[in-house]
Amino acid sequence: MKPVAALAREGGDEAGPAYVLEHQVGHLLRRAHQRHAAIFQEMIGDAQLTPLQFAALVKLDDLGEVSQNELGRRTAMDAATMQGVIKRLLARGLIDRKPDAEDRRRVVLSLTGDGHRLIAATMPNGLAISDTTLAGLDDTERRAFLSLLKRLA
Amino acid sequence: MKPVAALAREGGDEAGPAYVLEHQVGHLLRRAHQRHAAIFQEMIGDAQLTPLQFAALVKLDDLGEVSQNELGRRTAMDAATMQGVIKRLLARGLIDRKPDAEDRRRVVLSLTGDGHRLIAATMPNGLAISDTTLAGLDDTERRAFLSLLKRLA
DNA sequence: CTGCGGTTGTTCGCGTACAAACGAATATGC
DNA sequence: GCATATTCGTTTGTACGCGAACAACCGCAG
Repeated sequence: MKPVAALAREGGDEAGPAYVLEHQVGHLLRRAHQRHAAIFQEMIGDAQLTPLQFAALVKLDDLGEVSQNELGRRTAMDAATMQGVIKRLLARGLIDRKPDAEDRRRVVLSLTGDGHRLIAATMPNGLAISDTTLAGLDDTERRAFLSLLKRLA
Repeated sequence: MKPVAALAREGGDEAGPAYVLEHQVGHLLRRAHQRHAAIFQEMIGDAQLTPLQFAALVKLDDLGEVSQNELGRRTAMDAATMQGVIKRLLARGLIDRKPDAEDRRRVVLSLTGDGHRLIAATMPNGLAISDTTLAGLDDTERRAFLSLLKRLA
């Protein structure tokens, strides 16, 4: 069996292209992520809601009250990225912000009624989106893929 | 065996969280892509070179001369995204731009000497980056993962 | 040869994504 | 008790990523 590195290079033997873009993990991850984003936008059922905003709402629904940085860690978002996401969710009245009593640096976030309602309404779509993204694979393949992907993430 | 959909929900039976962020393909793809980007930045050997810029240079090296839109299609980039990438590569003197003789809408792109040299110097790093990204998996797993990922991309 | 659909490149606006630097506040070491 | 380190939230700057709209241009049907 040829080593995996040879697959990345491909070509007759040693000549030919040394680096085939289409075989690189990074490129494939990027394209798969792009495709997922497109599916998300089409199926989430709220034109304004983005994947990151949805992730933040889901985690907030799950945790109840958290600080901004904590929410960022739970959703794998940079603190600077959080800024923008939080700002837009606040503007739509989906979340609340209040200072923490014990730690004056902190800001406590929580869902508003509208936030709860939106999450309840869109969560089934979230599951459908994951399903559609994996549409090309059967159950065994999905399991294998997700398991390997988790180890890379 | 439990259906895959149940994995996405998890929890005792039907109660519990209906949507577990950490099990969703989209979230995992995003995190894997993030990690790859970090590895790329650290290992590519040129602080200014980004994954998309590298991809554009590789394809240009491969194809010789192409129009801007054509290069975009080959690298899975939006025409609007191409704008920025091309602009930065031009500013660094890595590529050339000249009008097409036959079709006056088109602009023909090609590598400069500096572009060729940079690609030659960084291509080995590109392969090392792919290798490091897949570091957690053995050869069989890598093969399986890449094969499944291609079907999703 | 003319009109009309499609392509090419461009700009604008919005939303990620992260490094870097900052002031304010808390935690830790001594 | 006080200096040092760390954390929290914020801003700035750069780079993707795409929808939408646009002018210029090509090709083809009628």
